[in-house]
Amino acid sequence: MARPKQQDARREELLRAARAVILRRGLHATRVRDVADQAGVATGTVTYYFRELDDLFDLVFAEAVERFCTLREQDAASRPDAREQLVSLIRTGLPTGPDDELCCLLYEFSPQARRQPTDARLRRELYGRQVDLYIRVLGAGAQAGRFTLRRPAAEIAANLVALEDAYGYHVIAQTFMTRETAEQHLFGYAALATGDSTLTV
Amino acid sequence: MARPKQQDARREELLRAARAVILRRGLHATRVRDVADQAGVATGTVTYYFRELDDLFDLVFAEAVERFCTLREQDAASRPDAREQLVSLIRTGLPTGPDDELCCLLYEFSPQARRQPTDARLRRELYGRQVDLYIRVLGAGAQAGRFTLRRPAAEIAANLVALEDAYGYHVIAQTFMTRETAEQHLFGYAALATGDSTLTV
Amino acid sequence: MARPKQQDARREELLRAARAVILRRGLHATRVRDVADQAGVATGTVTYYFRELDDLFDLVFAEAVERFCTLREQDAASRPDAREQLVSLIRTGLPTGPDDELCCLLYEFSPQARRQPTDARLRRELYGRQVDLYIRVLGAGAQAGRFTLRRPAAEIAANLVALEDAYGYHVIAQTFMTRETAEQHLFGYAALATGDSTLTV
Amino acid sequence: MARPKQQDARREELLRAARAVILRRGLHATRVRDVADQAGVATGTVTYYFRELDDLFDLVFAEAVERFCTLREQDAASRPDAREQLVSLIRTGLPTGPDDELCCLLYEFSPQARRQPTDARLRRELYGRQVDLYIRVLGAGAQAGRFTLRRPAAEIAANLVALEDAYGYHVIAQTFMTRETAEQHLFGYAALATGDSTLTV
DNA sequence: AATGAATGAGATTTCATTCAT
DNA sequence: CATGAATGAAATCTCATTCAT
Repeated sequence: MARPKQQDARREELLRAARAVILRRGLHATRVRDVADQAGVATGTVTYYFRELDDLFDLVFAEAVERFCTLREQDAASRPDAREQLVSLIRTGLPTGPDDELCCLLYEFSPQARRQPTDARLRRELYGRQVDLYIRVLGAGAQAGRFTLRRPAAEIAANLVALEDAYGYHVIAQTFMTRETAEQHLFGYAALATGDSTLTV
Repeated sequence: MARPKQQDARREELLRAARAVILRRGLHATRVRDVADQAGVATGTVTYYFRELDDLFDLVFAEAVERFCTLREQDAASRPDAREQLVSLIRTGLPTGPDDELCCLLYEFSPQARRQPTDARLRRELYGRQVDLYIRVLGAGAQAGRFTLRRPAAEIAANLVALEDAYGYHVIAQTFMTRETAEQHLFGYAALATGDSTLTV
Repeated sequence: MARPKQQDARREELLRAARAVILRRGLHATRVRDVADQAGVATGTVTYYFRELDDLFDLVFAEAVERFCTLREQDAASRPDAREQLVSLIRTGLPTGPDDELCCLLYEFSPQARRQPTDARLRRELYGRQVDLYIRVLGAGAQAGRFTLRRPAAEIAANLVALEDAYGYHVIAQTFMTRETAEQHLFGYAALATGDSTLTV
Repeated sequence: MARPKQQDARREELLRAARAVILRRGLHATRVRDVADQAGVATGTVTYYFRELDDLFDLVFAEAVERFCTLREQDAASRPDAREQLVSLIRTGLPTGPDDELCCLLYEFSPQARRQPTDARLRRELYGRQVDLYIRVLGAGAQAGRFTLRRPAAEIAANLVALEDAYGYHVIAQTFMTRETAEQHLFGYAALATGDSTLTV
């Protein structure tokens, strides 16, 4: 009983270290040595736990996906009605700013998907769970008479997630848009698609 | 006068080679040797023309941005009216499929933006020119009485570009969505936002 | 009394494991980890029992030498007369084929002799015991009037062992000669040197 | 024309260096770094010329085989008659002593044959050329009436090469036999098999 | 007695860069 | 201009060995 726990703790530690290095240096510039230094262990230790560094990266990504989705699910669940839930989803879907660690992490892994099957799978999961969330909330709002959906729920949900994705990237890369503008645009679309004009920032 | 031309030709050649390698192996896995092999020259030659490999990459990216924007601008310009121009923009904005070379290239550079200033600038240009295109078309359509904009043109334009971006990524990475579905969703939004219900695939 | 027995059993186990790995991977490619895996114990256990891996290897070699010599001595001893004993020696002196485990093992250690004193000593013993065997049988055959030695017994014995050695190597490495041909050549020499023309395969 | 020569010179240089290190440290203990140090170049240079160190080793072995065979062929060819040629072959077939570099080199590669196809091929060549030499000399001697072969020439030749091999190993490894004794035994066999009793040391 | 997590020395591998030609 | 041989820094990989349990 004792050993496995200790091992898991060490794995957690390396995962934390990898996360920190990825955020600081970028996924592609992250070396075994960096992770080892960050965790305060020998490079051999990292190799001992993760024969392939990519296995560790997969774990970091999986954990980030899980955390991001759970956060949103829980925050939405804590809201009283569909409108509030939709507002919650839009708000938690965008990075708080260029330094939002969880979102930065997720973006580090985006470009991997084209070449790494594990990443593609996780990305699909990430996307799927978010679309499902939106679909559920849109359905509930329509049911309750609060929303009048102008387009199929699945389309609206997919579009909202896509907007989050694209704007999230701009917020983090500081290429075009601040979180505020992004939020306004998302609310604009939500209002239009649900017929609920009270949906504003 | 002769020499510069020859030099430019050689630079073009290396640029083409780099493009091919980036598509095949990914931006981060592209080495001087790969580019040299692809171009059929010595490694020293690559270094000779591009002291920093990143300078070559920047050129590849800049060229891709220019080509992508020009293509869309020209295709849109060749259409008779605002509706057709909007259709053109949506169609040329999405990758034809997972093998769309130009789009793949653009996506290879996306994740760089957060850390490389040159890439951030290019990405801003890429985004700006596309949003402008949409704004112009939306404005023209509204002017002509064809579109009844339900939201500010700038917001609609930004949203359309964002949807293209996000869906384009999914089409290329084959993570969630085919080009067909992506197109449907974009047309769905365009119809909603412009009040032109004839906007369908 | 109980402990030492248990310890000896464990040492036997490791010896068996080492033998298997050496045959499979070759002496130089045999690592502590391989032996541990093969024996189903932890790497620490191997080190615990054999501070130096070479000590284990020496044991494997010594055991192989002992087994090989004893086998031949016993098989020869079980024959009724000198001629039959000589036939036995020639037959047990060659590998049965490329997969003869005991012979393969002995050949793994051959090249060590030049650099490792322990191996040189064992090799000397291996050679000495075999030459002695032949000398005894040749002497007995001459005494009994069966053999008419054309050369000194020591020379004939040394030559027979040398031929076994060299041909054994070719049989195992499959470089030149099958066991059958090798046997013919040995019998040819034996017939010539002892004057006993009935010595054939 | 200049470049290839220079490259070949460098390859020769590395070959020489490898040879020296193999003799000093043994084939299995020879590292890229050792060869580089011995040649006075960077480790990268060795890798540049020989991606796989085994390729270099193969060359060293091939060159040794060639040199050994040529030496014997030439020395034998320089003798006036079959008897002198046979004497030459026996003499050049044994190491001059434990420090005979060429023979030491050949023995370093012996154990490889079981696992490395290239080495097996070279070893076959080495053996084949020597047996051929002996067969030719034995045939000439028989033809000339000098030898009366008591056994088939092919068998005698094979046995002589086998004796050389086995005794050569003992001379080098200093496990049992000096060169003098080995030579006596070989002459003893030669005298017996050819009926030429003048064949002595 | 036995373990196996953890180490870190030492080996290889990779590759941008230099430089004589 | 262009080359490509040669470099060596930097990264990874391998693995015997240590040591707390």
